[in-house]
Amino acid sequence: MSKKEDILKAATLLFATNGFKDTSMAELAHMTGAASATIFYHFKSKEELFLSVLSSVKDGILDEFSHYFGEKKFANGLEMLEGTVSFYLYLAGNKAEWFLLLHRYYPYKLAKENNACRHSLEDIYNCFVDIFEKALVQGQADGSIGKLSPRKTALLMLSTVDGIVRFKNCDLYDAGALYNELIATIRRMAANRNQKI
Amino acid sequence: MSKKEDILKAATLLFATNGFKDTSMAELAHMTGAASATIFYHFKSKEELFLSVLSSVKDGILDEFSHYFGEKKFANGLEMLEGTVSFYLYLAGNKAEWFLLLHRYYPYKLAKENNACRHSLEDIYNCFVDIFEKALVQGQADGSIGKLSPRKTALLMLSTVDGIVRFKNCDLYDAGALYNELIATIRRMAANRNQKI
DNA sequence: AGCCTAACTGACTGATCAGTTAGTTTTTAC
DNA sequence: GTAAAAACTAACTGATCAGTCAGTTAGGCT
Repeated sequence: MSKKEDILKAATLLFATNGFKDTSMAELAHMTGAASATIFYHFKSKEELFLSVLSSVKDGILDEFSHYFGEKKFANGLEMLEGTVSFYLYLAGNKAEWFLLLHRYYPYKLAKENNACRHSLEDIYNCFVDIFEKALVQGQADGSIGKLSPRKTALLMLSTVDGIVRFKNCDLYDAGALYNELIATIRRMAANRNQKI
Repeated sequence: MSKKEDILKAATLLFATNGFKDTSMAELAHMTGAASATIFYHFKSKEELFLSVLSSVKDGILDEFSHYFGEKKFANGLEMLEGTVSFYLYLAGNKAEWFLLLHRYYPYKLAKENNACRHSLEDIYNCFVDIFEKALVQGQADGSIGKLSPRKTALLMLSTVDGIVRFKNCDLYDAGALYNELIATIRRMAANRNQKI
C-alpha cells in the first residue's frame, strides 16, 4: 500500500475515534511512520485530508451496498427490507469507523460551507434512504408491505436503525440485544393490514 | 442573573454549537464580558465547566418532562405515547442547544472515563426511555397498545424520534415535514392488532 | 471606621498546533 | 547512465490555547 493510502486509512481511524480537532497531524504522522510534512505533500491541508477521508468513506459505503444488493435476491419487498436492516447493522459493526465518523457533528457542520463535503454526505444518505425506499416500493407492489409514503417511511426506518447504531457507538445501549425487536418493529412499521404477518 | 450563570448559559450555547475543543475560553470570556480568569475562578477547568453544563442540561430536561407529565392527563397509553413524541419534538425545537450537545460525540467519550459525566447522561436517557416505557405499560393495561417488550420498544421508539431530531439538527432532513408520518409510524409500532386504530 | 471574604481582572506562560521552507532521496523514463 | 519528476523529510514559525498569578474591587459584618 502506498504511503498516501496509509495516511488516508490512519486518518479515517483517528478522525472517527478522536474527531477533527482532536486529531493532530503530528500524531497521524507518527502513526504512519511519515514526517508530518509528508502529509502536507499529499494533502494540502487538514481540512482537505478530512474531505478525502469522507469521500473514501462514501465510496466504501456505496460499494458495499451495491455489492450486497447486486448479488442478493429477495423473495419480496419485506424480505429485502429485513435484509437492508441486517446489512446496515452488519456494516456498522464491520466498518465501525465509518459510522463513528458519520455520528460526529463535524462533517455536517463543514457541509454547511463546503460543497464537496455536502455532496459526500448527500450521496451517503441518499444511498441509505434509496435502498429502504426501493424495498418499500417493491413490497407495496408485491403486497408484502402496506400502503404508506415510501420516501418518508424509508427515512423513519433509517432513523430507527441508525439511532440504534448510534446508541451502540455511544455505549448507551447494546444493539445486538435489540436485534430481534428491531426486526419485529420494522415489520410492524411496514405492516400490510390486509394479511397476517 | 449572576456572572456564573451567565458563563454557564453562554458555555452551553458554545459547547452545543462549536463542540468542546472548538470552544475557546477566551471566546467564552469575551461573550460574557468577563475576564478569562473569572471563568477559572468559578470553574476550575474547561472540563469541569463542561460537566457543569451537562449537569444543568440534565436538570433542565428532567424538570421539563416532570412538569409536562405532572400536569397533562392522558385518556390512555397510546395518547400518552403520542404526547411524549410531540413533547420530545417540541423540546428539541425549543431547547435546540440541549439536543445539539447530546448529539455530539464528546459527552459520550468523556463518559467512558468520568463518572459524573456518565451519570448525567444515564439520568437523561433513563428519563427519556422511562417515559416511553410508562406510556407503553399503561397502554398495554388499558388495551390501547399491543403486546410487546415495553423496555425494548421504548428504546426503539426513542431511537426513531431522536434519530429524526438528529437528522434535523444535522440539516439532513426536515423534522416538521415528517411529523404526521412519525406519529403514524409510532402508532403502527405500538399497534394492538385486536382493535382498529 | 476597619476587616474579611468572595468576586473579579490584566498580564503572563509553556505547550501544542497547522502549516512552511529549503533541501535530500527515490523512482521513473529515455 | 542521467536528468527530470515525484516522494519524502528535519527544522522551523507564528498563532492559539488552557491555565496561572499577583494582585484589585465590592459588599457584608462588627
